[in-house]
Amino acid sequence: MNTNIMGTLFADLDRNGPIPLYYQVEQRLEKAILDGALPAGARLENEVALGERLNLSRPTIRRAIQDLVDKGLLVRRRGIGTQVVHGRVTRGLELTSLFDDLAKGEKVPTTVLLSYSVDRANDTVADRLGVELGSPVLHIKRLRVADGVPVAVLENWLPEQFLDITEDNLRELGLYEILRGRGVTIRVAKQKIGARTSNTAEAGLLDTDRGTALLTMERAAFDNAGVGIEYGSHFYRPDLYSFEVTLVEK
Amino acid sequence: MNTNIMGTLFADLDRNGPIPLYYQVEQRLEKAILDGALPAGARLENEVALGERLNLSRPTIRRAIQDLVDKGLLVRRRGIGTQVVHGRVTRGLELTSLFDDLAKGEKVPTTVLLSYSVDRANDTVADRLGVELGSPVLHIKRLRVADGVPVAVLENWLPEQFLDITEDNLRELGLYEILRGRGVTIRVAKQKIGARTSNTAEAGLLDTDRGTALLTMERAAFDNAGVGIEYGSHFYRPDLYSFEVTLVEK
DNA sequence: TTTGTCAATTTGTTCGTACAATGTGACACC
DNA sequence: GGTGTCACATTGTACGAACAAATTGACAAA
Repeated sequence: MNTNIMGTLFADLDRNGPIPLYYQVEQRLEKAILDGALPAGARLENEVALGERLNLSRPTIRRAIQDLVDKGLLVRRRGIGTQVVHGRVTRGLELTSLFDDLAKGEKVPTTVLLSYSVDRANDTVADRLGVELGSPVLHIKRLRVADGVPVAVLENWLPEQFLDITEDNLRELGLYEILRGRGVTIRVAKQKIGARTSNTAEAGLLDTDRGTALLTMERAAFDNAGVGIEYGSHFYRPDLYSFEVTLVEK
Repeated sequence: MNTNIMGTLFADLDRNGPIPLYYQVEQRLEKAILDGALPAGARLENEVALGERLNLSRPTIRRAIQDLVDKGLLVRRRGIGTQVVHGRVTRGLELTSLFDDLAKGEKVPTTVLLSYSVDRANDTVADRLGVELGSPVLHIKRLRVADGVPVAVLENWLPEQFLDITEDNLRELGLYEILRGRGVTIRVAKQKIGARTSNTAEAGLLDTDRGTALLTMERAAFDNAGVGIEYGSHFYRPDLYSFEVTLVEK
């Protein structure tokens, strides 16, 4: 049944390169699921057999499968086996920014820089970023436009080490893209999603009427070492944007 | 430094009981972090030493630590060690319901059952739950009240196997509590969070004015086998409720 | 002073193995 | 026919071991 698929799927594993074996298996499996080669409900071979076929140990196979279970792509049951989840596979809310999201959706994102300054951290910013009260922080406010329509207003604060990000940078690239380009990897982010009613200024920016609903998001992001990277307070036009999350019970 | 804390922390591991050792370690660590016994930035002992002290193998220790890393409570770096994340530890959006959230927050949640009927699945419901179009589904609509104030309106559809859930059940308990009581475990849930403006009927239910902002959430939940358990379309008073999510990059 | 190298520390990856727990299905028994 | 039991398949937990890769700090060399 799946034997053919599986056989060709793992023809060439790079056993000497720097990419972990479990990760190579994981990515091939994920691709097969997303492409539909492994349709919803398909049963995978059992772990030991799979290991023998690929010449990998069971722990390695398990690691690959476990990661996909954590992502919500696979489901396993003791005594039964491992299956591809039923239900449409939508990629959940990941550590990306609105800029990335829009680019993926084949819209053309542009940015208007509304303000750019170096401020001193107030209570909220100092608390969220974990920096000293009054320390210098980069404070920016941007209007995000997709296909000519204003979608969101993004206000962000970044700690001292990012003061050299220029206005031109911000006009060209998304914030997260700039950070990635500097080798910064964000590891943990805490978001709070809510809603409120817009005032006149906010409605003006988004080209809507005062008093309409806004979708709001606050986020604090941290790197590997737990150091605060970015704090943002954003609001979105709810008819043009929403958040999708996939939750997996461990 | 931490030696004392760690020493007392793992005094009594149940090595014969049904609870996995890695899970016992994990829970004790999590509690220590949440209680503040292990403050933000604290360094844990290295994995081997910890293993020797607790008389556990390194894989077991690693599993416990890894789970907490996945939850966003710990951060590790090769060559450095493992630390408790900086920044306030807020429990993220988990697979719980509004009822649970309110109960945890020491509010008194009550429910008004607005409607209760067995319908035939329409396009949306059939698609989200993965059932046949026109098959019988339980359709309920509830008003959730906390401390006497209306917080949310919850509309849900459940597949055929749950038609025997009674109106009395729903008045007493949260939906997820009922499901747990029946041995149903939800494994994967897909949520979409947005906002919109309320109409007169909706505003009336939530005791606000027409035209104010609503926070909305749509959710489809699946069990271990990937079978659809529940589809819900909810809206919340945004001044009383918001969603918190902790994202962890893998 | 700066740079390069090396050792020590710590987590990351991978192997191998054993037994436990759970769900399925077949078979014997009443 | 119904029912309980047993073997089988499969994932879950736990152990032990070895080497790889990244970070830090000390020390030597330019």
